[in-house]
Amino acid sequence: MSSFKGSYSYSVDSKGRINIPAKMRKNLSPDANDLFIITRGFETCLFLYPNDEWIKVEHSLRQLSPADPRHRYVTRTLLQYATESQLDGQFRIIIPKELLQFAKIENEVLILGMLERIEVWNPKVYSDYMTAQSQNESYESVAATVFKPSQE
Amino acid sequence: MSSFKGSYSYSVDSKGRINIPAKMRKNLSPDANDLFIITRGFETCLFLYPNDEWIKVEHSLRQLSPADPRHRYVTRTLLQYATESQLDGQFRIIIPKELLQFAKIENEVLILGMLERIEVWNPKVYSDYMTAQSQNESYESVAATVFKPSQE
DNA sequence: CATCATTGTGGGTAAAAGTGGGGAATTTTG
DNA sequence: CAAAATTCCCCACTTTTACCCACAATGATG
Repeated sequence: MSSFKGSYSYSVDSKGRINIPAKMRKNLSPDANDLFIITRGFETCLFLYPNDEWIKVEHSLRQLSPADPRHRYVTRTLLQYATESQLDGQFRIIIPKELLQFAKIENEVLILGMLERIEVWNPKVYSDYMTAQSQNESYESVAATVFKPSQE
Repeated sequence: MSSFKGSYSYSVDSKGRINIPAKMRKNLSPDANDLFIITRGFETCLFLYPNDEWIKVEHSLRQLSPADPRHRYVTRTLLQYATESQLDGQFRIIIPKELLQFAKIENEVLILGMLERIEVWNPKVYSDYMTAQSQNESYESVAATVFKPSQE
């Protein structure tokens, strides 16, 4: 099980390649086979799953019935953005143009560790997001309601 | 087990041939023997099953009762339009005119990975479908039902 | 502090992928 | 049985991708 953490500023080169930070590489399971699945995330960022973690997402999609119209919509919505990408010899992945455009990414990215997944943001978009969130409600007060005692 | 994903824009040539995206080819089981079964899908698209996955569809059809009129109707509809097609040397399949007409496909197609099957759409039909569906349920609310905390 | 390994970044090139079309082989049709 | 049409199997061209190599900057080591 992965446990990505931290934030890193990295560059995107002209071929759409992004380096995976060395500290995150050390968190990769051998089961991932250096294969990532990149997809659209929440807000305006990209989710990056190592293959072994993506399989869990896929498992919940496989529970859906192909005969149910709403289930078909869910599967299509989720899978249409998903792309596989293999680490190259320099531990970089290629992110397709469409996904870069969606996340408004140009030359610089912010890479965030989020336990089972990695998030990739346009740094400006991320700081705007953080500013907006903290103006609604302080980090402390959100945390107070999020971390509730378990119900058992 | 296949796990097709992603969406790809490809062209249909004058002979009705469509290329199978390289990333999807890599997901093909050797058991498929480069043989596909194409049939009518739901929502005006075509379903494309590699042979090994089609066998599972057939298996579930065999579970249906020949004595039930509604079962017979479903089985006939699915099988009536099913066609086999072998990959050519350039990894393309030929789609019969009748199926292209059914899906309103002309020069361009959208190819969607849907885990065990591949869907082929007229791009316009797909974007209309997505627009209509997303009025009811946005990407984020769909994604929220799939990206759930792990059950431990 | 000098040396060496690792990391992040850039770019060139051979291979693969996507697309189009010719012509032989096969089937269909009058 | 010959003509027409269709299918299949190649070949060819352009674009994209994968796989190298290179190098400066950083960090680790004795």
